[in-house]
Amino acid sequence: MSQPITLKRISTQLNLSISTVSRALKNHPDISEATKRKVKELAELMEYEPNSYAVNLRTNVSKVFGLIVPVITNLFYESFISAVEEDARKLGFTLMILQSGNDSMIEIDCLKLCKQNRVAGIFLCCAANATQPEIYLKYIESGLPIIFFDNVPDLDSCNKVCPADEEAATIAANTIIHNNKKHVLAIFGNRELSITGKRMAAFLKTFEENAPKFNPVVKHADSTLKARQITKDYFKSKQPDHIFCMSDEILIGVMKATYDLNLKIPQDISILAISNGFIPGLFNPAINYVETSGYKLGKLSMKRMSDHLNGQTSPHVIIQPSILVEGSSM
Amino acid sequence: MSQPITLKRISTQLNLSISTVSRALKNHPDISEATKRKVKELAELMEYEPNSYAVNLRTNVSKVFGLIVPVITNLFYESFISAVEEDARKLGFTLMILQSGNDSMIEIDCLKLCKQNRVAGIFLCCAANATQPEIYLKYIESGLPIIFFDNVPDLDSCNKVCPADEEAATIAANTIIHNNKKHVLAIFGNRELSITGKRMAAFLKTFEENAPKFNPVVKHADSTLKARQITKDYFKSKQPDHIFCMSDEILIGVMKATYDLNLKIPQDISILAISNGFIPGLFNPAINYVETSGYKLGKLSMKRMSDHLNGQTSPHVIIQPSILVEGSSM
DNA sequence: AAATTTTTCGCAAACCTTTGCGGAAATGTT
DNA sequence: AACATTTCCGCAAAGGTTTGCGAAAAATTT
Repeated sequence: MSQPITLKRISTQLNLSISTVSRALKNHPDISEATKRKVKELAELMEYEPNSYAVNLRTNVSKVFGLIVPVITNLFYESFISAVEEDARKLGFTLMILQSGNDSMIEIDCLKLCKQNRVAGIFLCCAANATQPEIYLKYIESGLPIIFFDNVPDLDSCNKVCPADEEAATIAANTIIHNNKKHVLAIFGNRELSITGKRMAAFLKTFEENAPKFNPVVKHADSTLKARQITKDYFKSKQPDHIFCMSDEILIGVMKATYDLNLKIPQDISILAISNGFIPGLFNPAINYVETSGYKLGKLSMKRMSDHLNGQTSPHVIIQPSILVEGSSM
Repeated sequence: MSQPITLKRISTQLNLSISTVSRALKNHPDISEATKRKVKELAELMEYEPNSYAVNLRTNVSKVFGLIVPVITNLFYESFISAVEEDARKLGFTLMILQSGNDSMIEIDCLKLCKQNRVAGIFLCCAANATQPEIYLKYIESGLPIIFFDNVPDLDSCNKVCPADEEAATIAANTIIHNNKKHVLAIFGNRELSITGKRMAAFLKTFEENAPKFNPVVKHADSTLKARQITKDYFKSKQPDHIFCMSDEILIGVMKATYDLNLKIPQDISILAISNGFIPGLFNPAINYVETSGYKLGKLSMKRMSDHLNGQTSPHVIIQPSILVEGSSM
């Protein structure tokens, strides 16, 4: 294990001062072209890599973003992360990824870890049982930018990047209405999630306004298993003609229930979901869905972050529009 | 944006020296209980967080692991990452996640980023078109431990944690043989991947040894789309009674082909895959698969990493055994 | 040739923490 | 009371980098 390559090693080897070497490597105008060349050549040869800890300590600017999601094993978050990572690396940034497990206590630990590591900014999708959102303010006020995404806190004056939850739910509801599905079982996720609230409100409002007599039946499921069970139970006494699924998780549970119940899609039951897009395509027939793309959301979030870092610090709320993707399930 | 909380701020406030405060916070025996209490109380109150950059610079030990995968949007890697993150956080470590996009050039960039950030160790799943594995040796020799996982380089004397690729393929082959499937279409992944080679060799060897007359037909697909097309093309002239899928990616393509061809499973065609476990359960009937768990592999890899960091530096090759999970597709 | 400007580089402090060593104060021993 | 021991704490250096400032050397102008 050889000695680490530092500016000092290069400088002594060339009979220069450390500061000259440092400046030469950054193309500082004070340094002559000749020495710049010499320094850069040797640095290249010795495979010099600046010690980021020293750099950060000195300059107090970090090249790391924190990214906190409830869980990583989720197609939506995955694609979000994927998008952010792509762009971050292009900017010379690197990602510190943490999962809160949907536990606000762990989420706080994650935030601490981010602060401790002096990250340049945080991408945060809040845990479901999020506590007082005031905690976030402390970080923001201390100068640590947070871009909230997907499940965002109920705070004004902060940066949020969200799928168009209301729009998606409205599109879904209108699609169902236009298809004249009168007996709808609508399964939403965890009630504590801000997304659930937003989507449900818009969904029901659309029905009230455009089809007041349809009266969709609302259920909540916070897991695939739960969604499967709810669906099966519901069919014991009722015969809905449509099931709406708020998420991939729920869609999967519902699909398994249709297997159990031996239902033909769309003859026996039609189905519509809100999804990132991967899962609906796995089924036969492919499921119709309103797209909320994690990838696009990631790109938008990263854009917002870099804008913020470039001085546009006033809070923005960005909405990623939704589109309807046709399968053959309706 | 207030002043950052440093040891100095605490020390001046308490009329102590910086070193005393530092030691008090770490329970150094030289410090009296009384002052320890005072210091800790104030530190708590002021929400002191040690500057990890300064700590690292001074101690030269990092609390960050690098983790490089081809892509993050892959159920196997996801669950791997999830497992590693869980355990890493428990050890006070944090994860720097990078994706190489299966491009060895980007992979080198990622490695550089890791080195630059002075990570404590790297978890690396090599890109498909991996170049000379000697590059890795340079890092290892410089004292940066690398735990290779899943797609590992052809190097002796390095730490590898792999699914039991041969075993999984052997189990798969034997299962197919025992079910007396004589006309097998076996679709494998990218030929350049070490996994592909290993799985294919073991698969074919098992057939040769246990059923020399079966002669499975081997195809390669490096995408879902390709697998779908290959399957459909094959059915134009042949009528296999079984399809073996080396990966989730391929399984999905094959399933879509069965939709296109309107094949009943298992009556018209039986199917067996090697998988992480999530995807096979989405279909109806559920697909039989040989499990190679990313989650378990992650746990093993993390274990290996911490053992290594604790001094067990001799190279290990760890194999994660495979098990057969029954669905209803055979 | 002297004076001025420009080019090129080095000194030293700063970022925050850790830690070996030494010293003062308190306590214990003859 | 003189000494030895223990307890408690501070000094200062080190880790690698950046950067303001000053100074020597070179180039240019008088």
